[in-house]
Amino acid sequence: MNVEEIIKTTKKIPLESRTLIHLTLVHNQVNEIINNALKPFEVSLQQFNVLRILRGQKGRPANLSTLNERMVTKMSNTTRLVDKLLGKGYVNRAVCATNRRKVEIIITDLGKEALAKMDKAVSKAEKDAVSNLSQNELETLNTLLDKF
Amino acid sequence: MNVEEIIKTTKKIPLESRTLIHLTLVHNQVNEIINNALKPFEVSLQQFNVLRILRGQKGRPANLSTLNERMVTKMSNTTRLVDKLLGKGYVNRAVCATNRRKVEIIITDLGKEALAKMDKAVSKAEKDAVSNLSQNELETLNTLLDKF
DNA sequence: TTACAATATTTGTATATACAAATGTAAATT
DNA sequence: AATTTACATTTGTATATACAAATATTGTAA
Repeated sequence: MNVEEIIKTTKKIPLESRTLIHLTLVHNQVNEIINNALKPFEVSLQQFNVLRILRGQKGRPANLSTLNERMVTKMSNTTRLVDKLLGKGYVNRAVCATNRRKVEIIITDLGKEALAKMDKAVSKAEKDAVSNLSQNELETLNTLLDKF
Repeated sequence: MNVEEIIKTTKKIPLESRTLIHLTLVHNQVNEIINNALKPFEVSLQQFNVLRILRGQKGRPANLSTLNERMVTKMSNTTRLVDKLLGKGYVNRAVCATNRRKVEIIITDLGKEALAKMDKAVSKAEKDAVSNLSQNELETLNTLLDKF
């Protein structure tokens, strides 16, 4: 990826700015790859992540604030995200018996089946997205990202 | 930044996935910093970038496709983004005399003044965002991001 | 027990973005 | 010149997101 070529500039960009632009460009590229992988399943990346979190609960329900806490990109509106999954029959929603303020969300069998298919597509896409980096380079990248 | 802590998981995440999650988390964090810096000026990051591109034109007008080409995050709708800047008096828009399909956009003096202020705030925010990385580390990070 | 604060979620509203279709203009082909 | 194709932008529509306010429930303290 050539930053200057992509944004069509010949000017010298300060290292700090260039790094941040670079980060955005890579993020956009990765996102496009993952989104394309999810497109056939008609779920957004956020919805996919929520399904994965719910599966990780192994039967135990999750409430909205737990979901939000565990999401990679925190959202202000988990309610409406769950609405979408509900509409697809991928999750069930029920008021918590012991604390009626809470809402308990669990993944359905249909959701699990769909998720299994998505998983394959996404993990392939993830490998594609980083295919030009060696294990060592990935390790180094993680170490550098840790510093943020 | 600790990935596992942020998304509250104790599971071992595959290196490829972890890198991509990491990238998203860092991107989100950086974006928040820059957006906060721009908040007092009531422009989005996209609007700020368009203003910078226009200033870089040094008087020459830019049309919408040129703008879109040079933006860090390409948008499907540059028209409405420019509408916003027009509403703030930061740009002028006119139909191109030689090719009436094209629209010529230039930054106004008011736009330049506002941009000068934003620039200071943003470059401070950019330095903040990468303050934990040395010049050397930034170089290495750029090299690794180039591989995507 | 009433009043107040804290928690969890939902709803309203404004803005942003993605994608497709529509519009207007220019260039190329017959 | 008329028709087709390509180009540049705009508009419509659906969905996504950010943020604040509203609602409902629970816990706590006077």
